Amino acid sequence: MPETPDQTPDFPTHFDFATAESALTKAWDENGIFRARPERTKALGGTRESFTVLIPPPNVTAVLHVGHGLNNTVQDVLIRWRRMAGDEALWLPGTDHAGIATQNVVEKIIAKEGKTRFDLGREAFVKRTEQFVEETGGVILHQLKSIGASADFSRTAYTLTPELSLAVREAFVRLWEKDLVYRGHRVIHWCPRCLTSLSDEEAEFHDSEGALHYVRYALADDPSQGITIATTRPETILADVAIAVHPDDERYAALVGKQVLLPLTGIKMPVIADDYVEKDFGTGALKITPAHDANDFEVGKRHKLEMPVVIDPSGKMGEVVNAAGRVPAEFMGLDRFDARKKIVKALEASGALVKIEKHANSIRRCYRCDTVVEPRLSDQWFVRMAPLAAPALEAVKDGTVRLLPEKWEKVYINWLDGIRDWNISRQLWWGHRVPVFTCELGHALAYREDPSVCAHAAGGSPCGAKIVSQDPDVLDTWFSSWLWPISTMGWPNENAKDLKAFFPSDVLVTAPEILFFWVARMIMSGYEFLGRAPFHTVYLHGTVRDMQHRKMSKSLGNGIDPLDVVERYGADALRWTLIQGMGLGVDVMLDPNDLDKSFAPGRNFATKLWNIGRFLLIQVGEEPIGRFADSDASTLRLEDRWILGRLDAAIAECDAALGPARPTAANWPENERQSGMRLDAYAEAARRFVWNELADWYVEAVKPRLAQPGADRETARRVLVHVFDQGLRLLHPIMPFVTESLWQRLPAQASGQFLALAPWPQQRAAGADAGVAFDAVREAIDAIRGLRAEYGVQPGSPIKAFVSRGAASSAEMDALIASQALVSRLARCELSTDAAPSGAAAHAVLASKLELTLPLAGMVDLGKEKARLNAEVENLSKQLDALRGRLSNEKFTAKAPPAVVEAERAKEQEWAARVSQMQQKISELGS
RNA sequence: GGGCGAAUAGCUCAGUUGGUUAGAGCACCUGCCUUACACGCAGGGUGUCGGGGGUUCGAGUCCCUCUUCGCCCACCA
Repeated sequence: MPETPDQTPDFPTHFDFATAESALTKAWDENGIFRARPERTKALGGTRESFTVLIPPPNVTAVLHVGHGLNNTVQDVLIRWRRMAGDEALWLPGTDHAGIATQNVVEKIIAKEGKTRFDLGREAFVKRTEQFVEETGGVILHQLKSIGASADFSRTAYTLTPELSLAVREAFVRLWEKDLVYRGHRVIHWCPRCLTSLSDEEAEFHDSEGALHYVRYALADDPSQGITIATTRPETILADVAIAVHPDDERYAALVGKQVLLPLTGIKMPVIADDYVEKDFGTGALKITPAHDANDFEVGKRHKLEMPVVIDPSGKMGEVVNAAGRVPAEFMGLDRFDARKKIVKALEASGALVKIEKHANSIRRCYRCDTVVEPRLSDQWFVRMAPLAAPALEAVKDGTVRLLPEKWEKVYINWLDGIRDWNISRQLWWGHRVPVFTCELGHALAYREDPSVCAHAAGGSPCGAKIVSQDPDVLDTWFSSWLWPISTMGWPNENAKDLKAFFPSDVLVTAPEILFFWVARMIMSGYEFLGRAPFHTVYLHGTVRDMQHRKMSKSLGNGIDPLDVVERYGADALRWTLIQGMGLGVDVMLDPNDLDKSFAPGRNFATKLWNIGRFLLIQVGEEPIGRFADSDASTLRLEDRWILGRLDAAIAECDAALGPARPTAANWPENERQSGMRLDAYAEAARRFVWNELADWYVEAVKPRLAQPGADRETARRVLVHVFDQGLRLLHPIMPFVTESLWQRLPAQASGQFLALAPWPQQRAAGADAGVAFDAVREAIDAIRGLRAEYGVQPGSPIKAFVSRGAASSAEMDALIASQALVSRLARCELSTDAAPSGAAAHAVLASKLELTLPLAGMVDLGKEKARLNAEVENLSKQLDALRGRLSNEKFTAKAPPAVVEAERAKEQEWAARVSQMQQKISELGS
């Protein structure tokens, strides 16, 4: 960095973000400006709309990664925007107890002590986990503060607090009472490592390269005959109870009803016919293993087959249930994958193995530990989803809830249409215990409070028998998450202030990965328990990826630590980079190996903004400044009116990009359904105003006025401070720290005021003078600069230009004349209204139809200039021909809208004029 | 297997109901320490809008088809 001789001591050239961030975080916190007050909402007699965002609760043991950074920055941008726009804004933070995940962490810790959870026992293990959460949990919420999150931390929620646990229990009992919870005996997904069942969503598909093993089963009464099946899981052969073929399959028709011998054990079993079998797959014959495959289970039920279990909960072979004599000693106790290898060998040795083929298939893995899930026959609690899904489906179809980007609506509808029941019980210890209690007589019921006697009412009078046990399972962690929008607001107390003031919430910001896990279920719970959707907009953002488009993850080592970025470049740089790079639902690409480059946009802009402020505040000085609103419009100069017009345009663009904060009707009207939430467009509109318009043009234009005391200086100061103030407001939701720091230094800023609470900018009334004639000045400067660069005119050397009005308006001509000094400074060009001298070395350019003629004798290569003009004439003539062809086409003039035809005609005039002008120049050059 | 989406500049993406010579940011190239900022200033577009066909006065935009890629779901033994 070059030396900067005139560093102002209290105004360095670079923003000291570290100091400012900690000071502002503290000041915002101490002044309670992120605290939402229910009594100020319309619902409770106040004047404000409520605007509520609920954090997707991170795992209580999580530490901040860049995905959280993105997710929470989006939420913060929205909440800061609405807070400034006058809503009573509530961003409700909190964490999730994360059943399996947290239990896994603690199990790992005690494993280092050589213990398992069973050594500790349930009570001690839960205590140990609570203690662990108390000591290390919630770190992520503190980390969120360092990226500027303006959440209301006084309301921090946690899914395992007594209040939220009450909601969980109430929800369970209500579903129980409506017979929407039931006990199911079926094959579910089982994680042999976590030792628990999983929901369909928690057992994730992964492609794998498997093998199809063709195994021959000999007929019992004639071993020379047999039937060959194909299986990917030869180890489950030990639990086979039948061979199934399709009823219409002629190849096997004669075998149906006969007995075959199970290889290795010689157990007899029947050949059955069932529609489920596909004739064309494999050999068309299928082994049936009801306890270890969900489909086989259904077949087994239909045919009333036995259901022997040969794999124990930890994935080891054994005669677990109904399986006496099924597992030969040599396989006993082997892990299922070791057993597979050995069994294949044994099959080969016995001659039963026909062949092995490669086979691509998908296997399910535990979403928490990646272990291959084992289908397992067991008893679990299920929620009937069809009745819950119906209103949630309707809500999206009728526009009560919109999903952005739109494509997810179709995915959502497709999933809900075929929804399956939800397994909510987990064989874990960490979580909400299933509130089902059983009495001595075996009556199992759900209770709101722990009972001492049975409430089962048989013939009118309660059973009254002693309660002997509570269901040992806990509930799926998502069973508390799905209540988040209502439980955090005080439900089941329907009179809770927060519930009245802030429910339903507004925008849910999350990743598409948990659309079914969480979002869809929240919509269901909203309808089920409060009769309405819990939010009207679901914003599904993209994923942060590396340069190879890989998701950032710990295991790949390609992650970016947001706190590292904050430390290096500041929170604003992090936030800006994420937001400006993020189209709606589009992934953000960052290079973890080059943070300098990745976060340059944010770092550069924060510094630029700081320097605009630095210059402006030093120039404007400390003296009091009049309110802009009190200004006399007649004192405004052209560039003042222009920048005010640009400000209006910027406000309009930002508002349009952000869109309506809420639907203007009960449902989203068609024209609003996909509007807004374009945060990158909003960022770009605000950036362009402050950088490319305010800094690049207005500040340059106003410099001389600031140096000369007088009324005009006051006007300039006033406008300058006003537009900068407004620009800071537009940028504050994305870059809260640098904007707040600068805003508080604005002259005559009352102390104790915060930009975070300053009103969102409003456009001036329609019809306000936008100073558009200034554009002619800018175009003239651009044109002259372009010419200078093109011909390599020495940067310092001044040139002269003769201006004539051409086809421009007199206002444009006046503007240019009045801005001579500016043109001279920025383009190093003296303007003259004298008639342009005719001569060879003159070059004409147009700016808003003003004609600028620059004599460039001695500065330009005439041959090059002539060639350039010729090329341009040729190009334009071609375009002109095409245009004339179109205009002479009767179909075009007849069918195209008149406005389009009119525009094309005007264009023709202009191009023709330009062509002839250039041709004249060419002939002059030639002479 | 079912559903959905994408293909536009070197990269990431805009491009509203078809209508100026297709845009932005980043990257890149050229020239500048013009005393707010070199994390800056000025200038520069580098494109058969994936291929082919069709509708239309007019197609990046609508239709068909092919190719490639991605996402969601699924009872792919």
